[in-house]
Amino acid sequence: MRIHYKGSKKEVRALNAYVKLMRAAESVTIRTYRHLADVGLTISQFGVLEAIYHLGPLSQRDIGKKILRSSGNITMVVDNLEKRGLVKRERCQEDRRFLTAHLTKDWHKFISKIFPQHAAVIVEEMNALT
Amino acid sequence: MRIHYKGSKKEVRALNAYVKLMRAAESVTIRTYRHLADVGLTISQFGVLEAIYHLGPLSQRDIGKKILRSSGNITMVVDNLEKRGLVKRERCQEDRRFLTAHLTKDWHKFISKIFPQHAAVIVEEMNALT
DNA sequence: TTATGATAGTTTAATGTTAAACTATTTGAT
DNA sequence: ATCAAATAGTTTAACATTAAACTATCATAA
Repeated sequence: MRIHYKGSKKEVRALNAYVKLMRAAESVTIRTYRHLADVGLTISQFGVLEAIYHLGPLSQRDIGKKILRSSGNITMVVDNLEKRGLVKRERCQEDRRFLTAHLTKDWHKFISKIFPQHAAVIVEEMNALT
Repeated sequence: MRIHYKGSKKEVRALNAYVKLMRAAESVTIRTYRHLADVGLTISQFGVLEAIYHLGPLSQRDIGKKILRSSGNITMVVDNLEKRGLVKRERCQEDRRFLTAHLTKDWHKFISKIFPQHAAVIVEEMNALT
């Protein structure tokens, strides 16, 4: 998005940097999104899976902090993952306010194949940028 | 989002750059979103307004190209802007497939005040990044 | 112990987002 | 002139996203 702002050189530079930053991020996002869509995942779903794959079972609160989303949003995304059987929720016994989400065994293997592919797509995209 | 990918130095560098790029973009997006929310606009709505403010009446197709969104999405965003009276649609007479969206007079002045503020928020954010 | 406040998660309303199927219109080939 | 393909926009289904209001649980201070 262009801004057409008349300001000092410093401001113009900041706005140009902004446009480039956003365009680069958007371009990379769109392509990684396409790859994930091919394997039936959204970016948010992948983010949740990535977190609990590498860090083990996490509370929804911690997942939200990890992928920078609201608690209501995490509820929705984990709901959808649970519906499809990729993830299971368990009430934490020490503090019953928490729900911990963990990968189901059947999907763990599948996910472990997706990650390197995803990384490869990103590497390719980043190299294309420079 | 971390990737935890074991690869060559070049790959690791690309993935680190990716993480930084996405985090920077996300951080800036969240703050500009907050500023726009204060004036009752979403980022997409602002994108549409920005386009037709600077370029004059545009077809939805051209708006979509400008802000990199699908045609169905533009229909929705322009719908919401039209409901609130910020924008009007007109059927193009030369080619009746097209709809051109233009800013209503009442809102033109308001929008012209928002833009510099928005630019200022972005400049501030970009400076904070460096 | 009990009341108050903090925290985790859910729900709701509004908006955004896409792909895919659809309608309306135009263009172009035969 | 007619019919097929292309194009602009809409609709639908599914998912994402937030803020705000809500429930349930826990901690703590009086």
